[in-house]
Amino acid sequence: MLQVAFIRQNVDFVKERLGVRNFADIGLVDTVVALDDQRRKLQLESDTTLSKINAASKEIGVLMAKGQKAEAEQKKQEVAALKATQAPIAEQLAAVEEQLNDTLVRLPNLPAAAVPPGRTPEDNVTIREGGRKPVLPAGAMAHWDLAKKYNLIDFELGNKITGSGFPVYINKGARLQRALIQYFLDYNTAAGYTEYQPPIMVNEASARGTGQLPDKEGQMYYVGEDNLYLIPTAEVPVTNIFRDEILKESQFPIRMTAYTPCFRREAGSYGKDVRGLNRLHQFDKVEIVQLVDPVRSYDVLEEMVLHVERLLQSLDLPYRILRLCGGDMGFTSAMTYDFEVFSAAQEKWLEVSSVSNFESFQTNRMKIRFKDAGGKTLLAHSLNGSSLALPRIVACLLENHQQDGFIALPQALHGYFGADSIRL
RNA sequence: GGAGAGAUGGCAGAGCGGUCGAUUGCGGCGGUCUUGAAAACCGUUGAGGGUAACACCUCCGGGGGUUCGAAUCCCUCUCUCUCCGCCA
Repeated sequence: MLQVAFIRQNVDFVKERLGVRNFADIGLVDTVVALDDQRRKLQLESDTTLSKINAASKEIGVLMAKGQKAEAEQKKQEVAALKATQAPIAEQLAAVEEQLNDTLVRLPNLPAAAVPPGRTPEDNVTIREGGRKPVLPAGAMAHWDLAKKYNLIDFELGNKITGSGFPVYINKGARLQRALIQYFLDYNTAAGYTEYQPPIMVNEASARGTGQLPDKEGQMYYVGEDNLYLIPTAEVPVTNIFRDEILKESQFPIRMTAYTPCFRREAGSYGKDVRGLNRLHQFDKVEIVQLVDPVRSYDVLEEMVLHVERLLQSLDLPYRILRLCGGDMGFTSAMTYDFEVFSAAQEKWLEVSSVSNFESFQTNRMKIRFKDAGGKTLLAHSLNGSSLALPRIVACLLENHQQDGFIALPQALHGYFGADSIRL
């Protein structure tokens, strides 16, 4: 969440930036300032009274020690009176603090200066494209038909076992999943990311830390019995590794990668976009996360973009990189690049990675800080990206590399999958 | 799941009703000494709110209570450890 002190000092700027993402409730900014004014006033009142209570209590101790009982009793009366005035102030203060916090968490992150204005995905800006679109053989199929033809993925079986959006991978389909996960992890660790295998359920504090709560409450699977959430992305457990920690500057940059299954309820999704692997309730993803010095975070963002781009290039898939417009960015992001690969048989672009700088939006919630050279405690910046999400990569690998009677996997995967193609 | 013990500053570990935000050791930082380093010695070293800066307030796992006063007593939740049970 945004820092109150920053909002107070930059009210107009904050409103202007929120406008870039077409945030509807800009009035919340004034609410925050008003609530914080109240908070300060009540805090001061409360502190002053508490100070008097503390002083009097100490005197009572001294008087008791001297055996001056009557005087001590007198003081007790005073304290009782002070406490009577303190109680309602404390109550109001707690209420105002809660309101302030509830308001703060409803404010999304401020888009960075380079974020293009706009409302819809059409307003996103294409930064560059790469790879080449293949010429498909006659009778080319969409990936769901290929998956059936080569017996790679059984969607109906998933329906039976669990429900729609939970596919079952079989034979070479399963092997391809495993190969991709291993390839992606190796690629990331070779670039200096430390591999983690985190829990795939998190508690409420972790879900709040990265901003899934309260913004995306209904999008996570929730296990009520134990009050835990199935993670929608490894970003949640991995970023929370450093929650409530004060780092040393020398620890930067902290680079982490993790493979996890991801669970998303996708409430409200429907239509042909959910066909095949396009949108699932459970899918596999390898994530990269960085915690960095604020002055470096935008350089790091570009590094991460290049990192993901090279990975896509190695898979020999046509891709494009978009800078998201204000209206299409996620709640917690200050700047996001989306990577899309071209699904040749469906003839459309599918998002396979999203790389974002959250600046201090997440770290402020998680209290991930560091000491700078001057000994000052500052918030770190957090970034993350998919490197990569599997299902749509698989969809494009199958579609784009299909040949007459077989599917030729790119060279990069041979060491992981085996050099043989997928064939009948 | 049952029984018991525990949770204190980066770490270890005192404190068990009154100048305790907290003894001490280690670690960190600064200094003296040294050609330099080590050792030794001296000093310093939690976080948040608040202030121009002080003052002042809050925090000893989370929440609640008792008391003029709680790290210290009581209740509750979470977690850790030991024993028993169960078990991939």
